[in-house]
Amino acid sequence: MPAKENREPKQRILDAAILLFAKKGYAGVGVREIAKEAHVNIAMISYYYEGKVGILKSIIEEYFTRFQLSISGMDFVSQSPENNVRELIGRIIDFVRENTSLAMVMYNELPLDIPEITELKAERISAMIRNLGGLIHQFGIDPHDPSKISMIGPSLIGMIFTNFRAQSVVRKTFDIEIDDAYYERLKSTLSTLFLDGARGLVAEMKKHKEPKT
Amino acid sequence: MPAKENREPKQRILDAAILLFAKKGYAGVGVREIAKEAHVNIAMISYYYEGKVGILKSIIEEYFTRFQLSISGMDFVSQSPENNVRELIGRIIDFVRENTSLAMVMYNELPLDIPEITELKAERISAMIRNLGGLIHQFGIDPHDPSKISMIGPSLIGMIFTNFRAQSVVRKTFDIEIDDAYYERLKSTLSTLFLDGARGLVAEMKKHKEPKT
Amino acid sequence: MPAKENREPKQRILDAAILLFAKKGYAGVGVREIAKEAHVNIAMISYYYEGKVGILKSIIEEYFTRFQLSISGMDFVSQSPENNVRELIGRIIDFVRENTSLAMVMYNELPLDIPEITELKAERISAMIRNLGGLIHQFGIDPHDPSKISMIGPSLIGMIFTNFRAQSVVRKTFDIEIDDAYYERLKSTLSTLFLDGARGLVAEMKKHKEPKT
Amino acid sequence: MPAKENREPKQRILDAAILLFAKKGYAGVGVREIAKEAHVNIAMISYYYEGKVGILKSIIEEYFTRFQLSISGMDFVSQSPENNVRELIGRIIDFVRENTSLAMVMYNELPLDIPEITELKAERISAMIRNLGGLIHQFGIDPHDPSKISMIGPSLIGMIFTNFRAQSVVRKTFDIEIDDAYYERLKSTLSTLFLDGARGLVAEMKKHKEPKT
DNA sequence: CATGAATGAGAATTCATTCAT
DNA sequence: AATGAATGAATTCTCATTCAT
Repeated sequence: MPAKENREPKQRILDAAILLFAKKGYAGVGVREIAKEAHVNIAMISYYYEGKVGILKSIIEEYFTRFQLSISGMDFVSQSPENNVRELIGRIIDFVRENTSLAMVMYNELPLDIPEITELKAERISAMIRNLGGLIHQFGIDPHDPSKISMIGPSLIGMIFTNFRAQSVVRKTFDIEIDDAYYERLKSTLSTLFLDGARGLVAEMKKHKEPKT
Repeated sequence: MPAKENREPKQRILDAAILLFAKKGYAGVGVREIAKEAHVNIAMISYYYEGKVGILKSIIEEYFTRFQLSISGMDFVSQSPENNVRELIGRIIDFVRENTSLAMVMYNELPLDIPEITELKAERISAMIRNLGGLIHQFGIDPHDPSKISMIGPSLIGMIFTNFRAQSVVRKTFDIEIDDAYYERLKSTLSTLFLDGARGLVAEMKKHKEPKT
Repeated sequence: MPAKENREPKQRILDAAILLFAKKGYAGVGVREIAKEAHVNIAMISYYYEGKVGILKSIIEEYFTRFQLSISGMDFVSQSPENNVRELIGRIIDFVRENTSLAMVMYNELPLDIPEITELKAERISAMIRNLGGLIHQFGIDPHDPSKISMIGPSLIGMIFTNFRAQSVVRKTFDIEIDDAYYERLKSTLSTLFLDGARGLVAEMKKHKEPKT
Repeated sequence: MPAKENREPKQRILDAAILLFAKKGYAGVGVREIAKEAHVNIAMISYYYEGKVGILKSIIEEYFTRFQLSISGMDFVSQSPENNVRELIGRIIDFVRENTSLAMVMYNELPLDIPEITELKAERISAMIRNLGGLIHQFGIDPHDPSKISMIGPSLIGMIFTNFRAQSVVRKTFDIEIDDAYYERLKSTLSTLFLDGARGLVAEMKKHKEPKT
């Protein structure tokens, strides 16, 4: 990573905003603070992003662009469903690890009602659901029964993000170091948790469907 | 529930604040908006809560009080670990269902840096972790190995809350109705997901510890 | 006139705004300047008028209200057309004299494109034209031939207002004192100018219609 | 007229400014808006005109230059006073018609207090009054009695300009088309209105001076 | 000539809070 | 207990201008 000062002002603004939004939330940060952190004149924010919401819009777009990139190129065909899920979870964790603030901003602001970005949010999320849809039901869950899928998706996302979210508390409470090894354990743990959990659900569903045998 | 107008002004303020904070986040809501929604004079907010953060403090305390109440009286001894976990998840889901906005405010604002409440948050959370600690390691996970426990807790919380958080998207995308039956399915699904997942983790841990047999 | 300080803050804001708008135009005056001149905190402007345009709206309404009041009660029936016109011009001049700044703001800002007040302007003006319509064509000008009426109205208004507008130049250039006597001369002069001019027009129109006699 | 794009940037700036100032007033228009309308880089405005007021100064000078040009070459000697007045009014109307925006800017901004141009305004106006002075008192009004002259000048100006100013209202209210014929009628109407009015004033003055005969 | 970036001052508005009543 | 007025600080954004290229 190059030193902050050496990067382009426009990028510095975005970086500073991501950091601050992640810490205090979009509404909790003022443009002055962003400008100061980015070592940039306040007016530059309107100049480059046409106002504070413009930054948020760029952040949202940046997030989804980077995320799609990070899970692109996965080969779902030649691999077993289990390997596919492990690979997917691993990639998401890698992605969030490398873009923690960005991901936290997204995860934190998504459910909030910020009028100017409601549409943009809706667009991007439904695009994402479509994208991941095929992937998930390949795992053996009936795609025509939304009752389970609609819960499994959020659960997986929640498992992953909340582990990042809780990092500061975890570090203090359990005296754990957040290093490479930690993330490998996280990948393995969440994968097993999710896979075995999902298997249990599939088994349950089968039992319900063929109770006589 | 009595009509809004009939309740005490102090409570009306809290209710309005919970609703608005859940929708727009703490920093995204002004006291004027709260006062308007609560049909109360602005000055009353300082009068009753000594300012905007005072409301947030009350909300946090309200949350933990109610939550402790809702999981109190659980009997962890006479029941099987599986039943305990199912009961716990059921109670949490019931609690969040009945206090959705309150719970969302907590879940959303907890990781954010709002100086005046940092301490309060820390206190309450560690108290909670202590409280749930016994419950979780009773399930068969070595309490002296924080590497798994530190991930399982957040995962469970994340699974549950993210399902509530994603409700509006779920409703639209999957055309599902959020009714009593939905919540029963949610309880059952998340319980199985978590239990079978956790069992998989325990099995994995045992395998690692006694690889020769 | 009571001392500025003794009046209500809301009225002081309006008075200050009228004065300043008359001098520098609506867009040329900032709310800070108004607040300072009115010896009032800046925030009071939004508090009382919901922003700068709110003041302008109030000014417009104030203008038309006062104007209608000042020409109400005129008796067009029992008097000769000439007397009616002299009376009307006299009243307008009296009105503008007593509300010079207010009238200048109106006259200056009316043709300008200030989006928020376009509608309001249109409403008030057409109401006014309807009001004066009957009065003017009573003077002997065919109300079904708009070609003259449409020019006579603006001409009269222009004559009167431009004399007020040019006062500072007139005072300097001609070394004239603007006192009671001046205004009486103004009434008499403009009345004669307009009446004899209008008579000339009527005569012309008749000649055109009956060229053979 | 050549297409906007083909003219020199400096002239494009002036044209755009005249148009915008006429619509929203000097203070209501930003240099950015002017630059955009003129399809010119913002910095060019400072480059060519040394800032926003520079444009206004150029506009004022442009106005008086063009106006003087348009009434130059009038022969006041060989013609009757009536013809002179008709000719003058005709020329002013032609001039304002051909330079409507420019004339409106002048008429609107003249009475406003814009510090940087106060002097310039004063100079040009007194030059103009001197210029027209001879013309007007030739009509039979005693040049040594300022009481009437000081009112007749502004009245004539006001009559003419207010008719242009009110055009948009007139068009809507009276359903009149603003075409060549309209302007010919305007010339004739205003000339008669002013001439017969002025004659009435002269008659009045004579009566007052020689009441005994 | 022409440009896009950059600046600091100032714009209007809203903020949470306080106070006299 | 409750209100409406009032405040000063802070909000976001736009202003006219300048400068290096």
